[in-house]
Amino acid sequence: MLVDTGSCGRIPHACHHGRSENGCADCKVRLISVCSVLELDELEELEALSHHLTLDKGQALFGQDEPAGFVFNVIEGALRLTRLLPDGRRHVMGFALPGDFLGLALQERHSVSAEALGPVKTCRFARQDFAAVVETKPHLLRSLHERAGHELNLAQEQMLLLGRRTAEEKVATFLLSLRARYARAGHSSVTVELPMGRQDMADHLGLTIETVSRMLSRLDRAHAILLVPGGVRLLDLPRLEAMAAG
Amino acid sequence: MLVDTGSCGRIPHACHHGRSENGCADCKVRLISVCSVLELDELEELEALSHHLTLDKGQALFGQDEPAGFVFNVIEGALRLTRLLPDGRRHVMGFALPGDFLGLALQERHSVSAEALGPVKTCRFARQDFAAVVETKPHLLRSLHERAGHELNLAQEQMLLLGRRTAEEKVATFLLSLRARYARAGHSSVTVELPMGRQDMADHLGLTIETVSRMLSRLDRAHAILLVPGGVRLLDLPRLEAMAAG
DNA sequence: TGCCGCCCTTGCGCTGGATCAATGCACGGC
DNA sequence: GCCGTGCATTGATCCAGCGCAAGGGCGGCA
Repeated sequence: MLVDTGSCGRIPHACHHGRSENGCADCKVRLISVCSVLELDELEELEALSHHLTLDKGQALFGQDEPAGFVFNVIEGALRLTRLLPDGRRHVMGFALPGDFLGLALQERHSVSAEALGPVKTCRFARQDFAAVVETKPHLLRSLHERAGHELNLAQEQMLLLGRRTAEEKVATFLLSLRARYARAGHSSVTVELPMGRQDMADHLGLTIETVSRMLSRLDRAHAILLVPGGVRLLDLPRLEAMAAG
Repeated sequence: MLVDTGSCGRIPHACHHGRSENGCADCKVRLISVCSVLELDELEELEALSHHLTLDKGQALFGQDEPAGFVFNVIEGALRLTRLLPDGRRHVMGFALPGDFLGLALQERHSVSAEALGPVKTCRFARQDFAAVVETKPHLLRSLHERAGHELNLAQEQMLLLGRRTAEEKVATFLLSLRARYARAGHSSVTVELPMGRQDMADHLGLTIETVSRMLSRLDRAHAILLVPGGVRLLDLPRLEAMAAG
């Protein structure tokens, strides 16, 4: 068994005996996570500080503005990263997928909350421990920094999208970028799984749930996509790309 | 004279003799720039690689997707950071003010273009040179990374703003955040200078120039602000903050 | 001093997406 | 099998912000 199942803590829980049989070396996401820049001996060092942690659908990994006691590698599943406005309006900053690192900036507090969209497996480190390791390994810091730069790029794309694109363009762009992310993680297919609900997409794209639904229906009717349970099949990539390009 | 004025290159230009008389040690923005984490001897090392560079209003410091040959500290003035959509729609990602570092992520290409909103003074480094120094100074990399984390936070705020706020909230939030930035740079006042035009604000907030103008007029009529040439006086901070809070 | 060009402001009608409301549909519990 | 609950779709109406067009103010320049 890969992870413990509840004998040693509250939910969400983590146990010292919760690691892969062969440890980080055969970790599913090693080659696409920050760990990819580490040598085997370094990996062992980090492994000694790590615990696996699983969440069920809907559980929160951490909350916005909460002290960041831990940082995480996502191993399996997807999470929703949200920010709240004082009055309750919500924005979904993005979705974390396997290989993503949560707590990239190593800041004292989490700037978003993270909730599981389905069953999730993560690899958890105490932030202090992780930061201490980073201090001794400049190449790990470089790797984090590169990822931060990448995140910044994505954030800029998203700002452009939110500020200057129409509802249809937003939805088309979202589907394509999700496909691209799955592809980078080795899951290449024209059928894109949508682990999040319509409301999450809406809150990610600055739209309402009704508009997202209408746009998906419209794309379906136009045979650009095919709506399937739990996801979408992208039928006419060139057309979608034309929409996304604007 | 602090900088050269055109005897040694095309515009924009940089000259080896363009440094402050006493070098980085008495640099106006030293304490608020990335350089604040450096010791005096390190500062000298960096200074040897630096050149001052000035721009006039409207000149571009670099363009989107251009190879990032250089990175910059902004010393004086303000720049507009923009991204273009293939069809010409524009989004202003933000504005760079004194103390800001351009090229934070040390990536191979600039993800935005940077244009001077008025006379600008910068401190320029060849990216390779700067990256080489960073390699030898982990605390400098840490400082860059912290700034990247801060940028990421700002980007998230902006996404929330673009996706979920009304025109009035956007404008109020923008004015307050600009004030806060000036304050952090030591320029605290209820009169906020607006070095950018209405179109730039509009493209930053995901609005049209007309809507920005209308909202400013409305706030003025409501005595929440007072429009003055080249800027705005914030008359009713509590009210503005209430609007910004949503 | 007067003209020109640039930006900003304002009015007005239009529209994309929001809002409100009803219905459909899958899944779990009993 | 039947109902309840939560999510998705669809339709009808509304309205915030857009697009267009007409002024207005101001600085530069001859």
